[in-house]
Amino acid sequence: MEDYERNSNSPTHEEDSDVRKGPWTEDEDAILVNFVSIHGDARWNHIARSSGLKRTGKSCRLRWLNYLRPDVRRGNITLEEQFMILKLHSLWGNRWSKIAQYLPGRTDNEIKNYWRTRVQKQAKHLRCDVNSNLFKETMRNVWMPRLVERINAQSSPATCEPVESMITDPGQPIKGPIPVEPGFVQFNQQFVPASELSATSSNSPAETLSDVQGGVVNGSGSDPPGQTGFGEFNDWGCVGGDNIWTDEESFWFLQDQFCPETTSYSYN
DNA sequence: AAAGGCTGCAACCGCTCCATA
DNA sequence: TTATGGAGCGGTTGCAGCCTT
Repeated sequence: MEDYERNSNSPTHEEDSDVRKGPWTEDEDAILVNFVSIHGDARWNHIARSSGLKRTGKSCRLRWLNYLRPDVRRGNITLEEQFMILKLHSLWGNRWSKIAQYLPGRTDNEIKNYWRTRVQKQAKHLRCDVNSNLFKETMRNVWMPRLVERINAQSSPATCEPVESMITDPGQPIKGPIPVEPGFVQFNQQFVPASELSATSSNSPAETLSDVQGGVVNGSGSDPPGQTGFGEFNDWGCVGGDNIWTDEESFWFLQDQFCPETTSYSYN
């Protein structure tokens, strides 16, 4: 793709081109923040021209929305936010901006990055496509219940409500019912397309799924090889907002659940 | 300690949608 | 109705910092 300007802080390079690219400097940030505070965050091409920044309007807008905006929330993705991302993505797919509306302070870019770096990594470990039915079912029936369990486990009664009641008006803190779009129905506390639900009624997949879900949620499933007390996790990736499970945990557990014939244990 | 690999994030690009003239 | 410009979106990539060997 494009090559960022070398030594982008260098005045010489700034003079080489009318448009600056690459990382923003503190001075540029200050100019943009100051200009937007006075003139508002609209007409980005005008802002880009009038502010004296040698940036495109698009670049200014992106910098403002993803970084400089006062209500932007930085830091690790919480368990609740992970849950919401999985849930809303199951409803809407890669509609990052729409998903972001239900995660106050989070940007579409941040959510997109989270999905690509964390969730897609899990799919890669499973050697399946992130859009495959297998992966979607894994999310719905394994990871999300697991997240709910962990959210409820970490919550004190005084400070937390049941995760099922989370969310949401766009721009508001997580609260209220999950929005349900036409064509979706609630199934096992998850919203799934009605067509998908009916499709699962044949060939007894529900039995498999309930086995998986019951195994995780109810703690009656088998531990990964070499692991005892699979339901107990260290804090790696817990509140810090990394993976739902560690890579190894998810890989071996799901491999065992869905592809037992291909599992060859070397877990140690 | 050094080198190479990996990961996460910031930022860009191309495309589409929408409003306006 | 069409042309144009701005805004927004999703996909992609470069790079800094961390990790592993």
